Amino acid sequence: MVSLEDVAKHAQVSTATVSRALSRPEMVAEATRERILQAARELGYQPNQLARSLRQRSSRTLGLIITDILNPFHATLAKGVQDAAEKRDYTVFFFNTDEDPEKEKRALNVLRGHLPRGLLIVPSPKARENLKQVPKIPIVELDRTSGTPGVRTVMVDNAGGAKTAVQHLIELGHRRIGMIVGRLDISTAVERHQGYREALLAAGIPYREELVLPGNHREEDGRQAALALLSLPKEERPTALFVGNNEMTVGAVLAVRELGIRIPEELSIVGFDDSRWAATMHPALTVVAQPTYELGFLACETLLSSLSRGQAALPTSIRLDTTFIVRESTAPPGGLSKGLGKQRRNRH
Amino acid sequence: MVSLEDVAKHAQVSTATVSRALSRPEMVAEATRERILQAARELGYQPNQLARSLRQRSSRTLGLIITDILNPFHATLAKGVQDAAEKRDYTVFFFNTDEDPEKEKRALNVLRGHLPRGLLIVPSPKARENLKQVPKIPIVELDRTSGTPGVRTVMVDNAGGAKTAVQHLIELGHRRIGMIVGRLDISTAVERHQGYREALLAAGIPYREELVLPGNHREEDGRQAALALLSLPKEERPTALFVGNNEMTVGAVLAVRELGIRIPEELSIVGFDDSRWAATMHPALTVVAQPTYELGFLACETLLSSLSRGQAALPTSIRLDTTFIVRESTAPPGGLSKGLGKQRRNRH
DNA sequence: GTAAAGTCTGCAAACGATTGCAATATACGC
DNA sequence: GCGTATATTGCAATCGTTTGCAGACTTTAC
Repeated sequence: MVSLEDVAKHAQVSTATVSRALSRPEMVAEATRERILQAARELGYQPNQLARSLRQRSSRTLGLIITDILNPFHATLAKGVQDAAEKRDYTVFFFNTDEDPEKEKRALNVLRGHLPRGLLIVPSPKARENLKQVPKIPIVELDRTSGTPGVRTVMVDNAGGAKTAVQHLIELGHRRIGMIVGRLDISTAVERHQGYREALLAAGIPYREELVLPGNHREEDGRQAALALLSLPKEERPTALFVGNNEMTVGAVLAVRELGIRIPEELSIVGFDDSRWAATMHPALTVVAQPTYELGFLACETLLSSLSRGQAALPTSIRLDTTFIVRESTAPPGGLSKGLGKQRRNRH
Repeated sequence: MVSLEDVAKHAQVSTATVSRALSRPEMVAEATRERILQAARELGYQPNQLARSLRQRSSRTLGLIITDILNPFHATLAKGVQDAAEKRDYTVFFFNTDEDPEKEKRALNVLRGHLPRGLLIVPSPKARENLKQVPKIPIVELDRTSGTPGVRTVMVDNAGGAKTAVQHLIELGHRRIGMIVGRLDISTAVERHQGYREALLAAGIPYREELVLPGNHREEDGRQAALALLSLPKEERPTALFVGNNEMTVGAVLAVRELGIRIPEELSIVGFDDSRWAATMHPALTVVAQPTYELGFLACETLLSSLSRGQAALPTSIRLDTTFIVRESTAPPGGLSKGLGKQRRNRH
């Protein structure tokens, strides 16, 4: 490894001057600088980030913790973050927790040792506790919130998105609308559930507990929940299903197929979060789409600009709108399918 | 940040002893060690990895460079790598190149500054050149190879997998089999193309250049290529399509739908690489499945064990078998669909 | 021509860990 | 009881940067 000192010798100056030539060019004379840059180039010098960060007591890195990289939603989130970070010359340390608080804890500890300048996290259910261990670096929570005081959040309007979806079902004439909700110790699930209730309330439809089933956000959970809901006696059985995340929606659709129930003639389905799968399956799925990439990108920019004081501080908490996309999986209870491709933008 | 020195003061010993108590416990007297560990716990001490790595001139980190995190194949690869690394207490620095050699170059440079102990890379087309810049750390290429001498590779048997797929089509009676091949400066595409040719050759079917179209691995490329192939005059038009990667397969299927061509009655399709989409679309897609997670996991283990000399050195180059999964998207040229769910394991 | 101001450069001390070597204390052998 | 081996501990150098301070030299002002 070629070091500052090697470059210094080669250019016949001190290491201090080399350092300055590289990071504060205006402090060194034109001629000297040229000579130094030349030498650095010749030797293929690459600064040692470890030494630099050690000395400066902070590194140009960020931590990113997500819960499931195999979920395209999270992969997209990660790409948004990475792109935003790269644009500002930050490197991101990337961890995957599989929703496991223990893994999250380990990730946080490892991260600490690398002195990241900030942290982006999709918090696990126990994040609030885990985050206490972390020294006070700027944190942005994305997609959901752990409720930790003082951290910024970047999320979508979950309640609004859910409400629109359920309203759509109600307008089509559905009265028995089931929901597969997700874990109620995760804020997104709570908020989507809230939206579901609001829509029912607004339409004067009583909330029925037995139509709302929790799930652990995995495909298999969605499948089980859908099987349970759809094996209720005919008059109790929901005529429409609202599913709280993309993976569970896949499971629900598979369950429906297993049971030989036709979509949308016998059952309408709306999912939360769009995906290629949802758009191209048959019948194409009506969904509440999220600006996923933007969510990640914006979260990272928020963090970054809260680091450099020069920038005007962005708001503490950001909510992005969802987009409701009507496709082919929803129709009136007994009836005909509606036209496709209609989009509606939510406000909150 | 609480440092070794803080712990040392608190436990009334020197920093040297604290360091040893933590990393070489057997060198420190029982009682002293206890006292130190206690102090460390009380203060919430977390070692500064930067300082440690600087001193040891190497860090417990790996670099991972993939080309497209949004592609589930690559996301799965990354998860395999991460899991393997975590098991051995390594942290991975993660980069995404979007197949862009410039981004790859930048990633490599950033990586250098962090002194990773090894590098895992899905090489971009220009990787061979970029890798020259990198000091000689152990490198494992995964999924494809750049041809750089001296690096290990972990890949699947692309030629064998492709050959099986095309043989299957031939057995069904197809004679005009098109291929959407991918970029020929990427080894996987070359090998899959090779397998395609071999299968034709073995069956005495002449290779027809006009039935083989390149694509840039994206969905849209697959769509364009399929549109081109399928708008050939009736007698020239392929009756079956073999598509070289998952994203292009999606595009091809969408193109087929646009044209109103029925699968498999009017056109058989086989894709390389399985996915949820392929398994659940209608009709379910016949594919050459890859052991993706294992590919990543194994690549990382290979790298790690080449680092610790104690381990028996694993072979330089690993090939994993693909699995051919017959589903519903293939049938005889004019005819009836075959049974589904049949699997066949390849050998090479 | 001299003092003051300004430019450029180098010295040396950090940052927080690891580690070769030496010092001290203790145990052991005879 | 003395010499030697062994077990613990501390000293201080080191990794590759950055940066406060001071010195050397040049320019400017009067």
